[in-house]
Amino acid sequence: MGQGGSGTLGGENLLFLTDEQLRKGIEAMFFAYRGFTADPDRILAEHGYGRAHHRALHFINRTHGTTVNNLLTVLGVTKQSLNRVLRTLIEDGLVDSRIGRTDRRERNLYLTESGKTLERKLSEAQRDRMRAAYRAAGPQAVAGFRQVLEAMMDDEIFRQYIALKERRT
Amino acid sequence: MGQGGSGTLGGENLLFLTDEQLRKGIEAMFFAYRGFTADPDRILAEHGYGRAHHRALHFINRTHGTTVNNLLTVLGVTKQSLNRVLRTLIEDGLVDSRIGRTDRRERNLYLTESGKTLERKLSEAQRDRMRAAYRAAGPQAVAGFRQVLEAMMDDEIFRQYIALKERRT
DNA sequence: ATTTTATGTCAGCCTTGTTGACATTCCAAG
DNA sequence: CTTGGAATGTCAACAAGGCTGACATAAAAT
Repeated sequence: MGQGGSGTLGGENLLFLTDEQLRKGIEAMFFAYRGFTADPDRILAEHGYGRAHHRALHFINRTHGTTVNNLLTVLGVTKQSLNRVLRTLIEDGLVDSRIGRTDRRERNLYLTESGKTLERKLSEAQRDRMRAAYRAAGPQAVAGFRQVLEAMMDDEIFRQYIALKERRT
Repeated sequence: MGQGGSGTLGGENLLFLTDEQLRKGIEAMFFAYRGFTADPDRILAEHGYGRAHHRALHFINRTHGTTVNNLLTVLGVTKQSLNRVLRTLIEDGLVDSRIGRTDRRERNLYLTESGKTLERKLSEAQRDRMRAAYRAAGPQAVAGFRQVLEAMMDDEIFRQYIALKERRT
């Protein structure tokens, strides 16, 4: 079924953006995202958590000491929704919430040791899958993969995320 | 762009699979998927539907006359979950469910005219986003994108999907 | 002193996953 | 032919995790 292979894709590009090509891309995205989340989902289920907990753990780990508000922006959910998840993580001792030093209204969020342990377990599972895909596809394909994904993001959200990383060293 | 691939992987690619690279890929996947679903989500919300309805419409359109069971396999949800979505689509006159001719236990699913209309509206929005990303990244990047996604899918699920398409001409 | 901001919480709704129970239909073994 | 099991699909009830709205508190900003 392959459309001639990547060679054909180089030159003439009238076929390149057919609805059929785009549909294949859309379906690939759907199936790949499912594969992408499958392994962490299994681990999370063992602990009684869901994807929402994974996202929180990931970004708290990624940006130590981030505030609730920052997390809301990155995750794109309401505070009520995030709060529910965050509360269970704090209660279970995976996340530490400390009152801000400069602004005492803020809460700075940190992973505890057991929080780091779970985060590592989850991200290792996900990295393993990603690594296997990267290996199978090769470095040039990976570069293309990243380019397309970045073009597909909601620009505003992405810019906010970048700004966030820069603000806190 | 011959992904002469595995050859290059041997050599200059120790940096290529660092945890940092993989983490960036993981986050790109997260943000991109959100962008990928954002436009259809808005349209669906106007109609009082969710993503599950979109998925059902997409695959019914893709494989006219498919059965509930086939759809379950492709979508990877329980029949009860799919049934709820399917019921509303049938009630609203977007999907037509006909008793199977050869096996009367089965239901063959078809989009009605208004079902096709909504499906087209949704997929156009999604294709627009995908097309923009493809244009921005270029054909070589797209080839890589597809390669990585395909390597990332759950093999079993994907194989079932392919088998499905072949079974019904 | 007053207003605004950051956070947390309660209540209630919706979508979409889950499991369990059940009806219908088909098919194969007796 | 009948009967019991397997396949298919429907209905009911529950849980996770989105959402909105209302409100409380503490701290910062004006």
